[in-house]
Amino acid sequence: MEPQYDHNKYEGEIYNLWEKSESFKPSLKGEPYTILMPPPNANASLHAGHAMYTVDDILIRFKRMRGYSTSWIPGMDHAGFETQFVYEKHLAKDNKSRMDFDRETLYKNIFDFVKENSGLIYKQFKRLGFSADWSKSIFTLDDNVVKYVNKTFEKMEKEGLVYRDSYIVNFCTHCGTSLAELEVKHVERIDPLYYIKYGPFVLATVRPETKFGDTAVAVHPNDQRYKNFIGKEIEVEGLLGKFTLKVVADKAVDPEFGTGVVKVTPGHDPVDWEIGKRHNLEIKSVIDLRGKLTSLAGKYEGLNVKDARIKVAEDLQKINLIEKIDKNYLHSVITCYKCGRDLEPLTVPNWFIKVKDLKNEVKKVVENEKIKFYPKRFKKHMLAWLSVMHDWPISRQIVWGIRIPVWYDIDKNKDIIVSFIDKRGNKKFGNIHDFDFSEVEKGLQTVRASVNSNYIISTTKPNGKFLPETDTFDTWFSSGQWPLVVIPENELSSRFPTDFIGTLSDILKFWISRMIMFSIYLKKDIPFKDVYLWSMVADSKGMKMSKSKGNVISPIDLIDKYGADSLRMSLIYGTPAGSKVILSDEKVKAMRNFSNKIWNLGRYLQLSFEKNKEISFEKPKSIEKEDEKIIRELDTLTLSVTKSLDKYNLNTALENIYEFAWHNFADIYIERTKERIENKNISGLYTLKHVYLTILKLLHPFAPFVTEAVWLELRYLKDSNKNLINTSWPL
RNA sequence: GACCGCUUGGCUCAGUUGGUUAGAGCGUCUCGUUUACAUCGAGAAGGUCGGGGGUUCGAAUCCCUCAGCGGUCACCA
Repeated sequence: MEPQYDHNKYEGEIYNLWEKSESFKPSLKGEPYTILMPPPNANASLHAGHAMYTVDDILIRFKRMRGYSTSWIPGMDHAGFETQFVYEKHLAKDNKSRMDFDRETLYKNIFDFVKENSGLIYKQFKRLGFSADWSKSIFTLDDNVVKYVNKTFEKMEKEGLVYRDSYIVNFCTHCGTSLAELEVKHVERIDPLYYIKYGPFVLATVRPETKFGDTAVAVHPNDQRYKNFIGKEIEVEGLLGKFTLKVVADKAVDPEFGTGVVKVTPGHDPVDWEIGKRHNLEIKSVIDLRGKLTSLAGKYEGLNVKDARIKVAEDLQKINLIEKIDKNYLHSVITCYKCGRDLEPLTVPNWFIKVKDLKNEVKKVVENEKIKFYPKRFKKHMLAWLSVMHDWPISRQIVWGIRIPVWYDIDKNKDIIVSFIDKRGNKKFGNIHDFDFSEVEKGLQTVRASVNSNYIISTTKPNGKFLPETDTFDTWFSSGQWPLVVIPENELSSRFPTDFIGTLSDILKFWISRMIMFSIYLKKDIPFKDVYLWSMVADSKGMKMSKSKGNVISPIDLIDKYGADSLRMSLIYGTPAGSKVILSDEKVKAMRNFSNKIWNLGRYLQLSFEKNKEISFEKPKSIEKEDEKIIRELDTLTLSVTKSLDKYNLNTALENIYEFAWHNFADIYIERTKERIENKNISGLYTLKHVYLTILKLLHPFAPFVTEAVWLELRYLKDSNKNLINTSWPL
């Protein structure tokens, strides 16, 4: 053995050994123990956060050694919007965008792009030593997953859990598409702020042209000035004559801003939309998908937004309804990342899931701890989120995902707005009935059918003039069904519910809650028993790692430099569940030193036994006091490590092993018995071997490579010829 | 603004149901060893456990309060 542990020499070789011996596949004997791997993005490459999957690997290795039939099931997610966004950046290099392609072509291109870039992350997982059953991996766009997800939608629709309603999105009236928060560019700008007379009130707005869509005015519930108006109707004089509006009280109103009174325009402002939801207000669309005012604007119909704003303001001034104009109002507006124009918050038709009954079932299992959270405080988080969870809009106006399996008969629906690439390659946008059907069908990009449209559910195209729904499911709609699609059919009865799932707290509500919801709905059972919150990986200053901050540390670099074991241990040592890990070079280095310590203890053992080849290493009849003591301490350690791992206190377990191996065993016991070992003391030699091999077993889940490496080197000393990964836990 | 959490030696954090001299890693200092390991060993310095108040025989640990920090959500018409 070399004087220093060289991880580069062993890691690859050892991983191959494990894979070749099929050690990651569940054993035939033993109680099932199952962990689902949260599917990483198919085209992702490893970042520091993924390294926290180490927690799962430690548990699966621990349970494997304890004799369970372990299965850690991996998979990959198509990651809807995020992937499409990445792909678009790629397109932008050639000066193109998604608007240049019809739907089908775009989908195919992204598919190829993802295929080309996928698989990398599994290679990187293997560098970390992850012992997942790779042969079970599935992708969220695999045929059987798509089939399953569609079936769920169909079932929900049949049972009245699906409905159509409008939903407010950021829409680019130039590009003819809605944009996700990621694509939106916030720009600071100075615009006039108009103080408009509104019946008994004066209120401030930058958007007078949307006043035709006002369906209420709102004040803060505690605002003394307007207390007497709350709940009453007020009469307002406007450009199109007099009308009445209700006064509602809502916490969203800032009494300090302007006059403390706001007009509520649910159809064209996200905040107002929320207020509208809370107070059951009517939604009036005064701006259409092309950015022009609708018939609700009376004589202003047909004007585009910018012109309308100027005209409306002028006309209001003429009839003395504007009190004053603040010309230096600095605010932030949202613009299209692509064309730079202002985005219009608009309501577009969407598909919704009624969650009330579904979420109550989730609440129950969380409340009575059929599903437990580690650490416990996340139970509260989950319950808090569940109580405010509203109906779930599941449509996404993107291509990359599972298309909602719905078709519209164009003869039965008068107002279907389509965008498509025509036969000359030009982008067109308008009502289907103004175009040639087959041309639209060929170059189809998007279909927007109004909320009350007639539709049928089908995964294949029906006969006749049908256009498909072009929205796709929210990624969480499919990944929420992950536990139900990823476990092989023949193992469902034994492996569902699964035992453990690890995740980051930021997707607790998106993902964990939905998985519970779908499992109870579809299988009448919980999907997993324990939810463990990984810690967030931060840089040495405690800042969350992100590309935009430029403080990203590549786990692979750290592995190259210090070894996988060192990285793994530095993520666990000193880090309880659900906290923050400071990942710094120094810490990984400290763990590298520990790996080397383990290696050298093995080396000492080897040298000692080489000098004493003639002696039997079996347990002698009498054990000396000093030896008895360390063995007793070892037994205590074994017990406490086992307990800690059972309770998911991985940090405590590792810290105890570290402390014992280094400061009890190496520093004290070995130093004191060196003379006895020199003198071929049988009790000492046996104890040395016994304690060391036990430490290797205890440490193996945390540092699989170095422990396996020494185990191999000490082949002739072992009590079994199994690899360390397959030996049994020393308890 | 709402909710949750945090505040322990220079830095990063442990500290289980309140119980003897409050721990670790990194860093600092002194000394040592060079046939297990310098990716080492021995030792040392360094904390009135954020401030104040309370409960208790006893509080880093429970309660109240103030201050600071962080996270999540909601917002800036």
